[in-house]
Amino acid sequence: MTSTIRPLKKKKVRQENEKIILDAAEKVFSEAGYGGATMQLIADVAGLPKANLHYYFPTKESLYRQVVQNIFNVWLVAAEVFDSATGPAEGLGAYIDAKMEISRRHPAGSKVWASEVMHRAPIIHDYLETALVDWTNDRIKVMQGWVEAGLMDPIDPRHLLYMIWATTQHYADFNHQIETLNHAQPLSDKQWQAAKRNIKRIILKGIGVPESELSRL
Amino acid sequence: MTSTIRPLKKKKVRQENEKIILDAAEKVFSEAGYGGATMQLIADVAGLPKANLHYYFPTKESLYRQVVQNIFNVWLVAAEVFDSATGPAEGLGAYIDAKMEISRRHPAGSKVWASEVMHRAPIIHDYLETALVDWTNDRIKVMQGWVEAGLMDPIDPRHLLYMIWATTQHYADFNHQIETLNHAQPLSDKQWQAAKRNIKRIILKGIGVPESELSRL
DNA sequence: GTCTATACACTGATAGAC
DNA sequence: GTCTATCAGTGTATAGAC
Repeated sequence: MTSTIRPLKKKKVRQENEKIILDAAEKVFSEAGYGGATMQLIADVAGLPKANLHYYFPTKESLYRQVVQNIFNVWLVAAEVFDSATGPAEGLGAYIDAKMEISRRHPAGSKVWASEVMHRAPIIHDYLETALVDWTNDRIKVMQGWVEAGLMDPIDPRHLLYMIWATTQHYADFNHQIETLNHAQPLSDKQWQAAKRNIKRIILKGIGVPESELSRL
Repeated sequence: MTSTIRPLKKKKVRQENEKIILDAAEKVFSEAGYGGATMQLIADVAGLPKANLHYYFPTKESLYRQVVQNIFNVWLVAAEVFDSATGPAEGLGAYIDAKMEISRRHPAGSKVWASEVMHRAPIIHDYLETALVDWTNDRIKVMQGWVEAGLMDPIDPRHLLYMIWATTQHYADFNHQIETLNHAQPLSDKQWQAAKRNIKRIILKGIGVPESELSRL
């Protein structure tokens, strides 16, 4: 009896503790960078002894790697709205909304990702070369199709994609600068809505979506 | 005699060594982050003993602060093209070109700045609150004037500015990702030109600059 | 102004009692 | 699975000879 229950119990404890540690690690890594973060500080934030971290994650690097992989998955899931669209106004509009929502809800994750890429992705280099390259090439083909169908101007989809990534993630990665320029206040609900509306309008109009489709942003 | 020459000589030595150290520090800080960078590594890159660094810059933080301040000055100088313009096509076009050129020539500086802001600007917090706030508010007024003169659509200049910052700096801060998506190659001259053209076209058309003015980008 | 040697604090990681 | 005690290595910074 106990032999069938105990393992489940133990697995649940492990799952919960890993979640607590990963949340604390994401926060600390985003605030201090990889080199500036210490296992001691992550342990304090998680409310656990430092040795426990090494029990669940053998090394600092393995813990960090898990944090980055989790963030990568959030990006991928959010990108699914891109696919079920019939054209740029719908597809890119929904994609921008989804990415802005992530920037608002998970700025720490976005910062860890940005920091990792800025330092030439020493830990998740393989992810960039496989998953990201494949995903990007697929979306570029979709946008190329929209160009050929006359749904948008003949611009280079690659630079459009970079612009969307850069702008949406800027609201997470540079949130401190944005708050400083907003009278030291976080953006309100209305300001986030305005940000989304302005971004979508400029980009969609900029690639040739007719004004009639812009009114319902 | 010697009393008037010696001091000049010494000052020149100091100036040269500080320049060597600052260049090495910018490179190391951008690649490893503040916490990940070590005085030993900076000394190795500069080709000097570690103790010499502490002679010219008493602490690691003082050296870092100087690096960030230097970058800030580069931004400010580059922004001057914004001012002598008569409208958005000319002013924003030149500003985007200038910022893209910085991203191309000084990616390390842009990365140090990004990293500093991402970590809530612990070192140059005062700069954000004074110089950056003032500069930003001035440019917003200029753009607001363009809106009222009917030279561009009634969009919020603040979000337009963030979009320009985000997109142009993305080509520096995320250059590793961009290179990975470019068959592991740095962007060529032609690709940089194409990037500038695409960005300027999308943004300027997006804010309502007539097609007739876009053709000469 | 330069450089070697070193002080002192803190880091990631582990051993071993519970 | 938890936690205290501790080790070996490395970091910033400095003292002092040259």
